Amino acid sequence: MSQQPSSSTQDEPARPDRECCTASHILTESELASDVQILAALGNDTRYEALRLIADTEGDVCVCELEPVLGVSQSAISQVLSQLYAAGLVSRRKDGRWRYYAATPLTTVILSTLDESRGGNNE
Amino acid sequence: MSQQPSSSTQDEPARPDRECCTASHILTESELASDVQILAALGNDTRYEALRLIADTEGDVCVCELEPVLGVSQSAISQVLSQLYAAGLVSRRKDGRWRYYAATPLTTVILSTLDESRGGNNE
DNA sequence: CCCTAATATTAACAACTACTGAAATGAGTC
DNA sequence: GACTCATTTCAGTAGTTGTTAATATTAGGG
Repeated sequence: MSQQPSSSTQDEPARPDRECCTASHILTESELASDVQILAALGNDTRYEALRLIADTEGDVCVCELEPVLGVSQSAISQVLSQLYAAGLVSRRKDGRWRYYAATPLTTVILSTLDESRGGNNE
Repeated sequence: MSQQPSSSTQDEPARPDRECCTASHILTESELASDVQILAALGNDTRYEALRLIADTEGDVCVCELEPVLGVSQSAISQVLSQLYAAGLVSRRKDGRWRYYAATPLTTVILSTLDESRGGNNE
């Protein structure tokens, strides 16, 4: 390790936000894990593009509609959608032979956050 | 491939949001790549925890402060911070031997979005 | 200057991930 | 019930990623 530069080198508290032993975790373990799962699911070209497609579509989308656009095998798309589903980013509904996927509110809110920060205010 | 189930199987448009050949990409290639970089940077335990620490701290944080909390080597932390920096999630400032990292507005907005959707409205 | 401390860089490697192709499941249709 | 189509599951694999240990860089202090 190493000695701290400005604060808490010796004994005085100096940083009110770190006074006790809390030090870090405002989030619980499981909240953290869930956030990371969501973000990791989003952090991949194929999955992100698939999600954008689903979110941009009025109503819901079936797997077969994604196949020509994403340019990976149907099997890959199925796996991609399962991951998005596991992360709570899409809902799914079965109708006969088809399965329809739709964006959840969580997806909507995350994607619009990204769109907004692109538009204007980020550094 | 396969035949479409509900719409556009034959000839009628049926889906107004897909009428032309646009089909998908509202985002440019580079916007998409940048989004994925941001999200991929966030989608990892160590990086996400580091970013939470930085964002939760008033003022900025030096590398040495993160080391004991994150429980990985100093080298790993340096790399983690570089990735967060490359994604535009933290800013950095050099002061003598130390380097201080701080959350960018982008980070603030993404983290609060996640916090808010946890709190209330998502399914 | 040389020493030490803080951080960055490099190289190597184990662990994980994103695909593919093949087989399995589930649901309509003849 | 056999056939076909949409989707999922499984197994294998190439490629990527996260981590470490070692080394390099940068900066302050004797």
